[in-house]
Amino acid sequence: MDNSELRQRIVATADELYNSKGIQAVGMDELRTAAGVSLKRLYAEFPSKSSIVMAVLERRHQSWTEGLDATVQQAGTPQERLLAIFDYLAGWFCQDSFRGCGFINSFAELGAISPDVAEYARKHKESFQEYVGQLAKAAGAPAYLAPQLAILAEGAQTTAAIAGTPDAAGQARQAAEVLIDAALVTAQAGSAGSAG
Amino acid sequence: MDNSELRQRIVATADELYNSKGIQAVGMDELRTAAGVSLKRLYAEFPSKSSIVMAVLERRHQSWTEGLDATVQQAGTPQERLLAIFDYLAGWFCQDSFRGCGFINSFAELGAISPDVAEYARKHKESFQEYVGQLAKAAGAPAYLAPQLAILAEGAQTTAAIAGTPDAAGQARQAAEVLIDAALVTAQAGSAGSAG
DNA sequence: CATCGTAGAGAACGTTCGTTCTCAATGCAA
DNA sequence: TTGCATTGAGAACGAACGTTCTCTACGATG
Repeated sequence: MDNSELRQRIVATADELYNSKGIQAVGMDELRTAAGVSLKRLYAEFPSKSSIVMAVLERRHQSWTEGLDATVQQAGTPQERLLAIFDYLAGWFCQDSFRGCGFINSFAELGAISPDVAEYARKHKESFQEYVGQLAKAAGAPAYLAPQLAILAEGAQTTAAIAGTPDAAGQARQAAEVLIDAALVTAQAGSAGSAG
Repeated sequence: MDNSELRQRIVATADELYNSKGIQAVGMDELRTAAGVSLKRLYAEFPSKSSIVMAVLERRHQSWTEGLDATVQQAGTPQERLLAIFDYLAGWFCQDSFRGCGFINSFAELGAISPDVAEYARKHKESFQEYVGQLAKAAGAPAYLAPQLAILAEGAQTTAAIAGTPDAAGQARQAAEVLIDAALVTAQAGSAGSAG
């Protein structure tokens, strides 16, 4: 087996296990068994558990970014693209494996004792905020809209996870519609006012 | 020392430690030392660590509920009361000890392996949603407003925790203003339409 | 066939955890 | 003082963790 393929299998298995049970609740032995790898090869690929955790976070970031962008790209207008964020969340929340945002969870679990995990979670959320900022800019919205929508998305994730229902995605989407409309009306009124 | 006073000191110390380092990262010995209690008395008061965790969650729920309500009561109009939620968050986020919502964190850390923790986190969030629902009803807002504001509050908490800045409270407050105004306008238009 | 390097299975190591037990010290009643 | 119950300090226990080591089996090469 190729080393790269082996690494991928380990990280994918770790991702699943960490997501469903929490990082600290999954030992190296359980991961070894689930991935079907000997401890020797596991430690040949990764020097420590924390390096596996970081690899899982990278995988999550890539998976989230690609999945979100794929959904957004399918939307037509800039406004619909902003709302597509919440359609992506809705699909995610309905998956059986959904147990909250992996970055929020890992930050809650390890952020206080692992600066690497805390920093990666921060960067992931920052990159999401920037992404929303680009979509909002393309829609001609003022700068304050993006953080508002990002907060809605974060809140929908934790609400859906803890409540155990996917309702929050739709509720956040409706709130986003109101916020987007209000922001665009303000922007148009502003430009119209300066033009007239 | 009174037993009840001893219990309070243990739970208060555990709350601090669990908040700053995470629950699983704090052992019984560290808690024992910090609280200045012998292991014997500690286990005389609480049968297990998980019972201490549940006591901490109860304490957090009470503290949060009382603090929020105190801030809300200071506001004048029903609309201002709804916005006071975010003023309470703003004050909380600025505290040095703030490290995110304790229920989100405990859910992320233990929810998957402890049904009690998951259930308590769910009930806490549910009670918050009901509280917001009462405030929204008093303001004459339609029923869909409360979940929207609750999602904003949740998102502000995680965003502030991970980003490490209190900005999210103000951003969520401004979004809440827009949502409240829109909801009240709709409600008034609806009642005006039916009346005229 | 003999030999050597490699890989898998899992035993073993040191540490840490939650929990229990030991033991000496203390306070109090008679 | 004597005896007894209670307490505090921390040693001790079994389990589980992350990590390393041992040993056996196997396959390639001379």
